[in-house]
Amino acid sequence: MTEETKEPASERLDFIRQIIKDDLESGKHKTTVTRFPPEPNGYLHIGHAKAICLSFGIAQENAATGGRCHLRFDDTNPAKESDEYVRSIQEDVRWLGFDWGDHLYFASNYFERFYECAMHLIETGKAYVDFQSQEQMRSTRGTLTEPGEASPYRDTTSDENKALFEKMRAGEMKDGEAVLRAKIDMASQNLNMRDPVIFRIMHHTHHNTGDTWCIYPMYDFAHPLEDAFEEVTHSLCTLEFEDHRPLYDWVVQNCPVPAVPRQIEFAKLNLTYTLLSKRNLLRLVSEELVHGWDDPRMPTISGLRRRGVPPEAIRHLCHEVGLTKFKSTNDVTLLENAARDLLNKTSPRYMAVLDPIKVTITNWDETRVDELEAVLNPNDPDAGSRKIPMSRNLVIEHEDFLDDENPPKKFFRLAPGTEVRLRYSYVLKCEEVVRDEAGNPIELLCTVDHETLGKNPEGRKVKGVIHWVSADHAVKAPVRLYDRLFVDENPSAGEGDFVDHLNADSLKVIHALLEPELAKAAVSEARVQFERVGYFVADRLDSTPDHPVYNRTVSLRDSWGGGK
RNA sequence: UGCCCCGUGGUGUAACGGUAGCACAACAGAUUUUGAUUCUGUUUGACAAGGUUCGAAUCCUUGCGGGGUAACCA
Repeated sequence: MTEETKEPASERLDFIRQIIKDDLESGKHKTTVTRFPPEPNGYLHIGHAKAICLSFGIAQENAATGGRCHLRFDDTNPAKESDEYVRSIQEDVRWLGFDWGDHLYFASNYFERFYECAMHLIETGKAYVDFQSQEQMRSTRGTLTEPGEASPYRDTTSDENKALFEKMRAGEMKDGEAVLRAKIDMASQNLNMRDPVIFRIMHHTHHNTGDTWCIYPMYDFAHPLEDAFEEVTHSLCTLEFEDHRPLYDWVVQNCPVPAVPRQIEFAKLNLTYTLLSKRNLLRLVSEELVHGWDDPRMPTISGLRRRGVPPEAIRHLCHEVGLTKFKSTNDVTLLENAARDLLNKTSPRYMAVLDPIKVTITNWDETRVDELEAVLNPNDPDAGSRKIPMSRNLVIEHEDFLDDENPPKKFFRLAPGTEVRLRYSYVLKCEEVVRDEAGNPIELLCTVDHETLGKNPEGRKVKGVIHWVSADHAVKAPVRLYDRLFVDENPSAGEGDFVDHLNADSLKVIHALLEPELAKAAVSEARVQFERVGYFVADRLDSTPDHPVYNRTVSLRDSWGGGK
């Protein structure tokens, strides 16, 4: 799908791609098989996008040798998982631009095989049924500096263990009554190796297998087996699993599996002003601090989508941030910039006035309406143009008018007595300010220089350009102005609750006046630029050309300090 | 406190023992019917101390700093 451009051969590889390259060159593997293994217990967010771009990206890069990436749902804990999440995850991965072909898997489809592997461990004396309570197990696990003590059930014979494990499966025991533990080393300096639990009893309906099982495998047992069953070659995960790798390898070595996958860890994505933990995102949704998982303020894939961020921009960001084992925090402006960059190249431009003030052109005939020609995208000649109606009655942006007879030198917009260019139209001069009783300007009486359409005025320079809409033709539409959800760079730092760091102004709904063509363009997910304001997207659920609703994706860069 | 991982400008990320480069940010200028875009330029960096070496960001040692780790979560 990506057309391979002639890279200057020295395209540098990140440490994971280097390992893969070495494995291919040494003949250890003929191709590479990766996987993206989400638990269906929440929506995907931009942090997952990094993992998706990595694992699916590697598969694409190795397509010539049959490289592939599996989408596998790691659904081993029925208490937290649901089909809603299974559905949304698939939609999000596809939207991001990736394809798993026939390789869609569920851990729950391996339940019988997990059971067989557990039986194998029991038969080889490497697993036992433990009846200690959770508290007892915790207290006998030892501490960071002291070894643990053996369970009194550690030396049960393998025949007895087999019978007990069968009883567990048969539903003859209650939740928590017993667990199956791997028999490894209670004195290991790696606490994960101190006889970890590998199966627990949970009488809970599973979204996929219903009530056929009442015992479920733990991640540390299931995950390496899933990878091995699918003959994954490189199992890429985040740093917090580093300490689990010895256990991962132990499981692979001690169970009958067809392949030996290798786990490699990398640092997950962090962004300033952004929360990226499923638990906290779930809280935002369930406490209704936002309007659902796809609220455009959410860092979820579906939220970013609704916000108008193109998938290409997300992929670009994931490439930009690099891949290391260093736990870093990237600036959100990187994401905003990735969106701006792409949108600048692709978005048609229109005019909309968000906060209008009335302008009457006193030297323009009451009945005269001109159709002005305006290009849709100055960066894309093929985009064509649109027509904009111009009449005697206009609106301009309130902040483009400065109520001061002597505006500062660097102010290029409209003020009493000054001139400004109406974009795609004439040069406008403010002749008089009409005020309400409190003295606030409510209308500007202006004139245009009829000689200035498409050309500069003679003998003077007009530096400023402002956007405008014909009041007689404008379409009123709700526009949602989104801003960062949090005011703190690191919302989860410190003692307090992250909720205390929410930005009270993260959403402002206003009613803007759109040029007619902008209303017509408001089909679901159409991405446009409001000239001089920002990039917007027609809301994918709420917008139609008859009832336009626009969401602000990101504002334009504004290097003028004197603005708002 | 044990074990594991990580330390390169403001933020990230390269250089696989040989001139510390790139992106973003910041700043300055040019162009501009978007104060956008585009273009040009500038500023800013090796956690510390030892060692190996003709030569160390890179290899070794120690220290310092940050993170992870003691669910029947993933």
